[in-house]
Amino acid sequence: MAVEDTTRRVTKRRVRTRANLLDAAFAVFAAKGFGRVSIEEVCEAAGYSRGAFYSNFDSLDELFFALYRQRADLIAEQVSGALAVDGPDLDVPAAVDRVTEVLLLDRDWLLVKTDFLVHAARDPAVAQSLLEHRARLRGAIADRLARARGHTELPAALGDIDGAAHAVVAAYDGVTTQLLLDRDIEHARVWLGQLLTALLTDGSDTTA
Amino acid sequence: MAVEDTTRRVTKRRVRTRANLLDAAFAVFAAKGFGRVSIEEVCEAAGYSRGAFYSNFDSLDELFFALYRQRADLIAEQVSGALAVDGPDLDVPAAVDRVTEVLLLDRDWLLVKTDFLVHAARDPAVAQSLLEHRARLRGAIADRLARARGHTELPAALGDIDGAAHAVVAAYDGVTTQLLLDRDIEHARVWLGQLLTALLTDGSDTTA
DNA sequence: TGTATCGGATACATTCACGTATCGAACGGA
DNA sequence: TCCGTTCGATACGTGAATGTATCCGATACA
Repeated sequence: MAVEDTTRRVTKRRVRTRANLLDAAFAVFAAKGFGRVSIEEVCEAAGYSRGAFYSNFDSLDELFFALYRQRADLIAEQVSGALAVDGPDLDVPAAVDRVTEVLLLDRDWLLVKTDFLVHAARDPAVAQSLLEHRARLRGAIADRLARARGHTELPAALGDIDGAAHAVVAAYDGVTTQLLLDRDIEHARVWLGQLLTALLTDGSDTTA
Repeated sequence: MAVEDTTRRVTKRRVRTRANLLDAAFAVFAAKGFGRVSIEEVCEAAGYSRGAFYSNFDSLDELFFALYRQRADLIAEQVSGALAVDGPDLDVPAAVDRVTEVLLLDRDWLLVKTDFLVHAARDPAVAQSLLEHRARLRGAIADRLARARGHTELPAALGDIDGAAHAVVAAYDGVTTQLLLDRDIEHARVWLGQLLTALLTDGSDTTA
């Protein structure tokens, strides 16, 4: 942490600049990739000098982590919201559409997220944190699926509900990978829909 | 390119050092990530000085691209081989096992591959090249699936065979993402198996 | 074996990013 | 409004990585 934990006055100005730095960093990271960004670039994009940076963060890594955490929490909220919309029962394709809207729409976020993935893959501590975040998301999905049972009938040979949630996340990750390359959002959406229906329904009912 | 195309003698020594540089680069990139590696580090790992590097490559980017191309071609060969093993008919789970062996075993490769993905995601030219490589792999899978029809019956609501091949790749990508984080290869393998059987067979026959 | 060419090492200058120390201005509480 | 604290800007020194130019040993070919 950049501050010692003896309580200190936290100025409004401080939170503002911190937020500005984070926002600017998001844009810069998305554009150039974490590995190719200097502290100065972030500061310049935010309209501050390096002094401001070092007053708020200790390193680019720390900023990157804070940035990811901030955005990931936001996304998680939105996903939970999208999953919670319709009542106790559900309309699977509609829910998928809403979630897709949140998860696939922002290319910049996909880029930063993937950067963070490769970063985490080499740092066990970061990986742990990311795994926990993914577990939370999976939990939300599993809850949703549990409520859905009886409508779409149980999934296939994926094991229990948690296995199905795992599969949903995997499908999402897989589609994301392709989307990063071909930039075809529309195709990604319909395709994710197909994948999910293929995974979550047995062969009997075909929505296509 | 580092050499002008007027024909010049290509020494044995040259190809050797080039190969050594590529091998060393692979190890270094896997360990630290493309974004955090300097030219000097690669040279040091290979046992050369920077002069050797600049004699063979123009930039780290060029080396990275050459490295990816080399390894990707190798992998593609191995996958094709694994898919071609048993006769015109097939044993799907066995084929999956063999392919999994090739694709999930080498964590270093997964790391470099993901680095390359984020790199490609920001450079349309590189993305194009990567897309073509993926299309080739998908083609091999589609061929295989075509030969398989009649045994496992056709896939689910994924559309045609090519759609199914897409799905296979997506499943692989999704599993890879999780594997990068939890490093649990065994789990990844059984899980990929489950995903693929869930995707490629209709609900009726459960191999589990 | 001789020789012209090639490959890689070394040395150099330069640029760039970093982290720190210091200073002035903004801020918040009285 | 005044004063102590905090925030961010500026200036500085430093180390690292880069690209180039030059030199010497290795290599291929006659």
